[in-house]
Amino acid sequence: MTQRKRRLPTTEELRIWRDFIETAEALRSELSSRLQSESSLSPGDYAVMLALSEADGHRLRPSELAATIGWERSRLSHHLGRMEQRGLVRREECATDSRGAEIVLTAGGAEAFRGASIPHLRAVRELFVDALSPGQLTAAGELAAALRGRLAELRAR
Amino acid sequence: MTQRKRRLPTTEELRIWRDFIETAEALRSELSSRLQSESSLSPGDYAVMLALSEADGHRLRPSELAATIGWERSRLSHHLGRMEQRGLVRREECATDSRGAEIVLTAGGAEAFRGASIPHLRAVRELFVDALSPGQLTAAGELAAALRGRLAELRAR
DNA sequence: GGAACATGATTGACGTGTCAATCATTTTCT
DNA sequence: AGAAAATGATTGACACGTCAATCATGTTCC
Repeated sequence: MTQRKRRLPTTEELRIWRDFIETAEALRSELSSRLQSESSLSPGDYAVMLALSEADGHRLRPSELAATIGWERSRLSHHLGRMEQRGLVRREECATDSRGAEIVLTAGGAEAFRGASIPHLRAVRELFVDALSPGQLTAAGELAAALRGRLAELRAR
Repeated sequence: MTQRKRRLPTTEELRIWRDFIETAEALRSELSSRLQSESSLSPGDYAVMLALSEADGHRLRPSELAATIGWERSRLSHHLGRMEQRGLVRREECATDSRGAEIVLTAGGAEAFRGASIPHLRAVRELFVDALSPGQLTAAGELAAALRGRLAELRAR
């Protein structure tokens, strides 16, 4: 086996790669645009509000929130600023650590989230789940696991 | 069969969906950051330059270019502005249609693209192709086709 | 106690993506 | 020819994401 890791992808492998990544992107974009037009929320808003709505008292520290949804803190901070402007969340001071803040889902935010949720889940079913056979769905999960595993391996080094 | 299309995804289906879309996103992000650090090019730059480098005379009309890489014209126009600033491409007037322009890959652009290409392809192999079994690779292609087909169906309506 | 360091979070700068509006040049149609 | 519509492309405004820098508060350790 000569330098397995140094070979370049074949034309066919490259085609699959491009199909895969472009399709994922198209899917993300379609979901995003539906969410936007149906509820004026972005996928980012949705992720933040999902985490908050599942949290105790509809509130979380920014760091916990960032960890939950897998975002960098900086990204979250910018996003929260925009969401706060729109009245979806509120920043409050943290009682136990005065460096920190607490992010609270407002009543309006909770309502917006409730309104967005069902249509969004329906869209996921329509565009993803129902587009695949049961076997393909399983395969999708395994694919994600394999790719994720690979990424984790490399980061570990 | 009662209202098949109106049911919401199950917890398991939702988990797969999230794994899938988040993994694709993580992959995109990792590839992007490697490309950036190795060659100071973004995936967008790369897509544009790949199309140009395969075109006759290393030049294309913006609309053709946009169609080739599947971008909206507005997005392309903004991106070309930034690339032009960096000397990667040049805008020239079009001989046959004075509304139009022609985008030309500069010598510097071509060189940057050549330098980025091999490492990028290696990264695709390492992070995608080599992470999957041959069967999974095939499955990835079929998955993409199924999802793409679904998107096309819906747009056609 | 107080210097050094760690942690929680925000900020600014800048590249990127979308949408709607705009502008100039064809093309079409009568 | 000339008004109307189509086409090629750009622009401005604004949301989003990343990176490096910053700031304030906590923690550690002598």
